[in-house]
Amino acid sequence: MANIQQIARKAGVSVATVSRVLNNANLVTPQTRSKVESAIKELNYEPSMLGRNLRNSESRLMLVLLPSISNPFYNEIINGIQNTAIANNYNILLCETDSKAERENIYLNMIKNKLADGVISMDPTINMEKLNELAENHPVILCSEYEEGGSIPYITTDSELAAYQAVKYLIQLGNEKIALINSDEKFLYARLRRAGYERALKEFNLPIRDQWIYHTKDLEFQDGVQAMRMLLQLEERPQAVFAVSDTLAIGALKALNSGVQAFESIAVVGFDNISFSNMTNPTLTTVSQPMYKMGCLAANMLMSSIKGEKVENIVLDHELIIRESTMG
Amino acid sequence: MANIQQIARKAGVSVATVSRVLNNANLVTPQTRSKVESAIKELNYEPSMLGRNLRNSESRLMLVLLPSISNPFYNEIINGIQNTAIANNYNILLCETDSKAERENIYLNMIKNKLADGVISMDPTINMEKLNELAENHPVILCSEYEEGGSIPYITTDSELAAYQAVKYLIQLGNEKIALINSDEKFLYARLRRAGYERALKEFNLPIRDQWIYHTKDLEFQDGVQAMRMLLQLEERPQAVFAVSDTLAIGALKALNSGVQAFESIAVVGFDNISFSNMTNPTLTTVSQPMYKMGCLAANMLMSSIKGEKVENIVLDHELIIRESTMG
DNA sequence: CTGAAAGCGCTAACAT
DNA sequence: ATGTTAGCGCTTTCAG
Repeated sequence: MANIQQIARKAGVSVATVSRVLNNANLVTPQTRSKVESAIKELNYEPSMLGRNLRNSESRLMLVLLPSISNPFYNEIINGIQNTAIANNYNILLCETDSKAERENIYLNMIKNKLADGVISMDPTINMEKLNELAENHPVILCSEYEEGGSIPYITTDSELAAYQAVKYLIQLGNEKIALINSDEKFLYARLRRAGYERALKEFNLPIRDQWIYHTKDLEFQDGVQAMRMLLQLEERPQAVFAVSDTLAIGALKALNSGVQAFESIAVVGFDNISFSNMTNPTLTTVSQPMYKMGCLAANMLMSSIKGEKVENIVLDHELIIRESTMG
Repeated sequence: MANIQQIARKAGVSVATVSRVLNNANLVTPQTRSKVESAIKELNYEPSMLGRNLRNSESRLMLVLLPSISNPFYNEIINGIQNTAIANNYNILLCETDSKAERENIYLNMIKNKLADGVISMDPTINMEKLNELAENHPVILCSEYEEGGSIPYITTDSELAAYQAVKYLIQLGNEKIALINSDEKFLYARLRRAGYERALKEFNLPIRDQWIYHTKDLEFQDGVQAMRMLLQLEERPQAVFAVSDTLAIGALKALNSGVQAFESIAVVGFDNISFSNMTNPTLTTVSQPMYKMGCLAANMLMSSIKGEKVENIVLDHELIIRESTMG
């Protein structure tokens, strides 16, 4: 592998000039430029990012933290981040924390170690104390999950409103007994979606029953299956279910399909509009967030932050996608 | 941000000693070590990977190329790669090519630029010519998709055999008219799975009908839906379907569910055992590959290759997982 | 417009 | 056991 010195020697110029050509500085004569360019071609030279990065003290890498890569909710967001990053000469380091503090530490250290220039966290389980500390000296953006009243810039959607609208839709369909399949309420989004659920019920003077609110351990399909099974065993069965994620909702559909059959149909609404939600039987009514856009904007926010600019929080719009699971 | 010099000064030692402490060289007295360690703590020092990487001329990053992050087939493989990488002080740069040559180039350049130490490619659409050229001077491993008779080390499973066994199973269930939903046969796995399909049919003297072999454009759910719709429109309908991926098979199930109803049931077998395959209605019979293990081993192969060791190809075992979609 | 030279932060001979 | 020093490959002042 040739280095910049060898190019300089071959082209009969100084390394500074080679560097200028490499970086498209416009203060190089066309002649010198072409001399350098042919030397580069001849020696098959590729500039080393290692040297450049040290010199510029940047890695042009952004860390993207998420709890699990297998949650399809994150796919489109990641796409958005990645495309935006690449367009700006950045790359992303996708990191799964598995919701483990140990992993999280490794990754956050990569920022301190200058292996990455900043971080976009989509991990609701992240230790906010540590993240806040990191954010004092390094660029950090929260995407989707955020901290109420915190100081780290975030981009998100209005979970409370979306949940409110979803449940209101179920009510307007004629349902009065509406269950909530929620995840752990240690997560902000879970608290917000519950709040939206309750707001809708209250508005229509419907009872909020503890037994209709089920908390799952995780966000896997299987958790949704289990939740629905429990709800079906109640003496007073709900007529409709709002699940705070599509994976849970799809699990609920599964339990409805296989566990019981041919009785009063139970409407189901999910949240996220993952691609599989359109492949289930019945297809799933769900809340869609502009995930790709969210990813793009999150990346932009991070790059601004890296440049030292101040960035504002963003709240994006959502949309209720009506499909078969609420069609009776 | 403190650097190694400041630590050295603060601790009253040389930078070399600090470096030794950092790298756990055991030729440092406990006393000096603790002096250094307290200086590190006091100044809140974190060693810069930028300097270390340049010095060691390594990035400790491995590139992982895949066509699309939203294909759930890759999830467990990536998990395996990532866990193995982290355990060995590596990190992974997950790169989606979107099957675009332009993207591919950017990523392969990252290797030449020393931004990554090697690459694991899982992208069937990759330009093998370029990859081979890269492999002459850089560590490259193929995972899942490989090149027959090529010189790049690979890890994979026996697609032909797996397909043969899956189709044989359908035959033994009493099916005689068996369709194949294949992807583009420019991909090796597609050719191999077709070969296995044909071998099984031939062995049982069953006809191979062109109209029962459908080629999809992509591997999305929607391609499977479309394929199944076509097959259902045939005068002579197949009794069973083997799809070369779960996403296609799930699309096929969808078409069976919604398009037609209450007639002779059509058995469906998929390939990959993605997590959704257990959530469909009916659940999907499919071929399971040890994806996590494949990822771990691929990472190990790459690390060996980076060390300059010779690595052998690996062919892992698969397994047919029987579920409801073939239960009549 | 181009070159000389310093230096980014670190590791590893080599010397003591 | 510890220190001195060169240098990884690059960019960027500063001179000319």
